[in-house]
Amino acid sequence: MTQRRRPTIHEVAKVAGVSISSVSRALNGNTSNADMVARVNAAVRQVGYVPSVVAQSLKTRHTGQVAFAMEDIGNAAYLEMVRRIQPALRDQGYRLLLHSTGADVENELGVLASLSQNYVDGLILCPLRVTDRHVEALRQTAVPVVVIGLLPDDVPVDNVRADSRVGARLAVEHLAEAGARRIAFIDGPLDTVPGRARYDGYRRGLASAGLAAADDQTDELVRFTDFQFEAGRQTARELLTAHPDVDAVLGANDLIAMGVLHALRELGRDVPGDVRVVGMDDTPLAATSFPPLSSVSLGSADRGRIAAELLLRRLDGDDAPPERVTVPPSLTVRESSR
Amino acid sequence: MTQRRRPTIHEVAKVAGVSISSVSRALNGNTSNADMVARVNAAVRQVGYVPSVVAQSLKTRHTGQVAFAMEDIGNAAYLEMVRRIQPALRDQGYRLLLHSTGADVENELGVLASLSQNYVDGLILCPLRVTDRHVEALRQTAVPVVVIGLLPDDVPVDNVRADSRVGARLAVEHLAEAGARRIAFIDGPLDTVPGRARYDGYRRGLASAGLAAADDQTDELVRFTDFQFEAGRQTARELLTAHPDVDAVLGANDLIAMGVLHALRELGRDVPGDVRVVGMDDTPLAATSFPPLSSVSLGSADRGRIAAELLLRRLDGDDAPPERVTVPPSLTVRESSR
DNA sequence: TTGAAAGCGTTACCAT
DNA sequence: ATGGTAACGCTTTCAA
Repeated sequence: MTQRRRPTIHEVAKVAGVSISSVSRALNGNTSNADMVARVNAAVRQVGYVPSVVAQSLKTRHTGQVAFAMEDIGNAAYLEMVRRIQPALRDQGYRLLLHSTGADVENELGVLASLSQNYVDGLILCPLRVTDRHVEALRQTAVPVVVIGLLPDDVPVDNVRADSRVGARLAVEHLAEAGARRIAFIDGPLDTVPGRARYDGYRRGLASAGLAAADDQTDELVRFTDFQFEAGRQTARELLTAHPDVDAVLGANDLIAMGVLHALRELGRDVPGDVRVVGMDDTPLAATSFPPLSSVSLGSADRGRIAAELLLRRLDGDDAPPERVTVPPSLTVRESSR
Repeated sequence: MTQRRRPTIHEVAKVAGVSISSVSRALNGNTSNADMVARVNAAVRQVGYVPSVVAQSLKTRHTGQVAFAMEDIGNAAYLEMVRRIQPALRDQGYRLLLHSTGADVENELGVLASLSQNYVDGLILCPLRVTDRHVEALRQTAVPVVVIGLLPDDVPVDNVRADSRVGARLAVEHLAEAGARRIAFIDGPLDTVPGRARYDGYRRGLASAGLAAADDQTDELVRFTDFQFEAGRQTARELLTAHPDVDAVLGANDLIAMGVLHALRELGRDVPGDVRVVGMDDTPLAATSFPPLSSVSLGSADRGRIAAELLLRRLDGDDAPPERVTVPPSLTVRESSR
């Protein structure tokens, strides 16, 4: 297997009997007459020439690459994003680099710092949380960055966000309209951004439905646990045993809500007859569960698409002020809350 | 926002009062005395120098990048792979490029061809199917390739494969041992690679369990449909109505099996009391379904990990003959078949 | 329209 | 051990 070196523009030039500048021009569609283009193309085919993107990058100062960095691509929301981001970028000729930071803030900051190595033209970042060091790094990145997630107002970076507060509120109002009066909430950790936002949304929903005073802080029907299936199940079992009068449960994500469904089944309670259930994120789990799970979509696909569009605009040279786009949540009602 | 140019090795050299060659050597850990290293590092910090990976790539002829190409990252199996591939590569200093080919063979061949642009040092490819053009392209790629999936024996490329035939057989034997006698199979399209292999495995399983003659081709309990939830549900409903004596169903993937579970519930049949159900792929759906779904894992995570290891070995310069690794399937028994 | 030549930012060879 | 210099493969002035 003799590894022959790839032909360069010089080989093409020699075969075509022209200069390398002419080859470059002909290939890049710059001024050259039809005859020249034909000769160059013939030579290109003959020697099997393919331009080196590395050399092009060095010269042109852009790489044709964009990075997407998030905690873990296994997360359904990030997966939805990447499914939209990749085609959008590919259509514009960009390749996509994937960085899973693995819940490691240092890793995340490392990605930001590595940007000055100039291996990408831009970055879409989903930060775990935004520290001062993030802000500092974001202020002086070598390339355009779009952040998906919450971001302090004074950070001059394009920003796409969900509204999980409104999302949770939507779910509560829906449950109340359906007739629920004792609506429980199983949240993720309160010291996470989504945990906090969803908790606030839940409380607003209760207040707007007239089910709790706005200043009621008892939270007897609220539990905090991990955003996981087993955690949801255990917590739901405890909650439902302690409060048999609960007639609806909102899970802070679909995994928790799936746990709630299992707990209810184990306790012999009918869904939605005895207890209605709603989840959040609207993952594939929701449609195939039994009964199919109502869920609040936070628009991950849209957020991904919009982030890609914003970044492409920057890469196109747009230097308008940073944009802030909030994607509204939407509730898909399925049998679990009907 | 004045975009100042990044400092180059020349700035560092000037500040340190040494030559650029010395800077390069000091930074790359080549012969230089401690004093020199210290001066260079000081200068690097002072000017905020970060080497250009593009220039390095041009010079060293490798990019530090690897591509992973598959149909759609939304597919649970590919997702598992990428979750293993990415950290493995990152630990060795490689970045990961993602190519979703979107069920488009041309696109897939395009990726193979684009390899000669030399933007990556290697590729992990999950082909939809392997055509003659694939084989030809694979024979003369510019960089090492590892193929995950079936590959003709004479293609000199590292290859990692699942064994879904044995996987299906495993499931059938398990169901037979559990007492099932009328085991139905809802497969995907027979003209797909997995559809065919799983069908063969199903038949072998029946034969080895003594439930069918090896040459029995009646297939009255077999149906072919899409690898999707709704398809599985519809098909199962029809099948179970036509054959009420069916006491077990194997779904060719978890989505189909989820459809089967729903159909059984709609028909008022108990799982696993009346009918046992097993799926394939062992996706997250299986663990959270009700009842939890037994499923055959085809080792996607392992295949991803092994593919990454094989590729890294090649990138390390190993030129041993191509390897062929088959990852054995394994059955996770949950309540749906107990 | 074409060709010559100067970089892009590195690494590595060759003297010193 | 260090410095000068020639590549790496391309794009883009600048003259002709």
